Amino acid sequence: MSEQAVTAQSEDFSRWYNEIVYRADLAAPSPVRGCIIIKPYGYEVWEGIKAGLDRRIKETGHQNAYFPLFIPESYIKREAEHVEGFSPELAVVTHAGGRELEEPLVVRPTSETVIGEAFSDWIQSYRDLPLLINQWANVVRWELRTRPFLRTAEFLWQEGHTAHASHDEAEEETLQMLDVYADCAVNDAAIPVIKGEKSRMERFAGAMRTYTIEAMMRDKRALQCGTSHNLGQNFAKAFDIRYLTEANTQEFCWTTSWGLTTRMVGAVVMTHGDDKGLRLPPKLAPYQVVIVPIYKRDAQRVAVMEAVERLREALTESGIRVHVDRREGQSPGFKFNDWEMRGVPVRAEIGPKDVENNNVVLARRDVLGRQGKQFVSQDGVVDAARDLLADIQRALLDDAQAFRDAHIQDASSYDELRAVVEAGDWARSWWAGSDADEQAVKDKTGATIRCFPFEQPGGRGECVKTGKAAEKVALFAKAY
RNA sequence: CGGGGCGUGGCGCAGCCCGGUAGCGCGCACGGUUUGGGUCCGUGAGGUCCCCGGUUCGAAUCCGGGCGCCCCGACCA
Repeated sequence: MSEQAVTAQSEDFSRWYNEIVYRADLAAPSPVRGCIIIKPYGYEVWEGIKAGLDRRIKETGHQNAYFPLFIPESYIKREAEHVEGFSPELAVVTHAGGRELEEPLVVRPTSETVIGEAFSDWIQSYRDLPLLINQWANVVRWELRTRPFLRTAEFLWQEGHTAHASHDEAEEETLQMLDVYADCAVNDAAIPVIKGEKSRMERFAGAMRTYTIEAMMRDKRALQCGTSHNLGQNFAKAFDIRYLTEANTQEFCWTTSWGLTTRMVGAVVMTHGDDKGLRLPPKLAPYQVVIVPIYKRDAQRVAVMEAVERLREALTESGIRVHVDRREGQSPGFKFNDWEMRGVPVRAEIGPKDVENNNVVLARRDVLGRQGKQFVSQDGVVDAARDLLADIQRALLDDAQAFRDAHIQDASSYDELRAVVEAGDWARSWWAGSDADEQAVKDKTGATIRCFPFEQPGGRGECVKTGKAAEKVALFAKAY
């Protein structure tokens, strides 16, 4: 008997998270500080997210392209706020080919600058607009404090960059892509998110407006899962992205950018995971069903494996991702725990008794123990599995949403806000404060404005900090 | 960059105070046993004890210096 249980979430969430990431085989430590090796199982989760998002990006009229990893240092400096925002975390190449470079090359932290430069060439006339480009890439930001998936020195993402003829068109695009992100989060990752606008302080470096989808993790901390920026004409002016109007006048374009990262994998872990390990939403699970064969003697083995193989084929043919656990050395009990750790939504058990009765046991990951098990006729397995998967997908979302809603509270005074945040919950409060006020709240409580949610109560209220008349409520929370 | 902690087989650790040339658990390999909720037994492989220097007949252990990592904050997707 070995000691194999993970640290409980309630005991030390951060330790729980780290253990799950490594033990569920999502990632491995890397030789470089702050980076991780994304292992096949973790990468497949990312590929699932990526596939769903890429499809939606294309459906909304964007095309994929690829821009260079290296950016001339001077580019970064062209947009004032952008430099200021990113300088501290840049990785810079000063030598190449055995010689010092004339101009250092920045390893991209994001690509507004290179892409902006390209756009200025590509766009001549209003007929070239809108220009809708996306790229899948890796970027590097030398963060001081890193965590697997949530914040790594190098991460994978998608960054969309678009140029438009008017502010309103750009704004529409920005909001459309936020909807796309929310759709991915909710319908693929089963993560309920709150759409909203970032405060000035939390805005992207160089953006006019930043929109976000915010999710609540199992420790009640907030995680920004994706952002969409209306860049106004800031980058167009810095990179001279202009177009000729129908009336033959020169105008600056209105640009947007939006990104979603491998952080989403961390969000899946922290939104759905429990003390037994991962709980993967069926739509993103590399294996949706794992079959664990059970047998004692060779004679049983043959019969059981025959049934297993039949089942595997039937499930695969119906489009379900199946894995058969053929490992010889491990007991069924060990395998049950192992696959629970790895979050496979449905486990199918087939033993001699099932072969005899033409049965199979289906166990759902989101309902542990006997309650989550059911006997199904082998002939009905495909339908049963399909129903179960759909149900689990829904249940995970409902579960996460109920959890989140139970931990957001209205706070109508500063004292209340502090109490709510101190209890770990999110506070919803009227806000009309300045940057300094926002900073003060952060210093005092550790909470930041996650966003001004699109869903507003309406009317006006009294700012929780300044007492001034406020038109919007903000969500305050401790964040990753 | 401030505050804590730690560097010993793949992983987690003990040994260090009181120097004598390395041990435990897990994992791994092989054999057997077991298999419907983390089987058990046996055999075996695997180590520059972070690095450099010093003290000593002898250093994982003592002394000096370096390096690295982790955790907690500030910066951030």
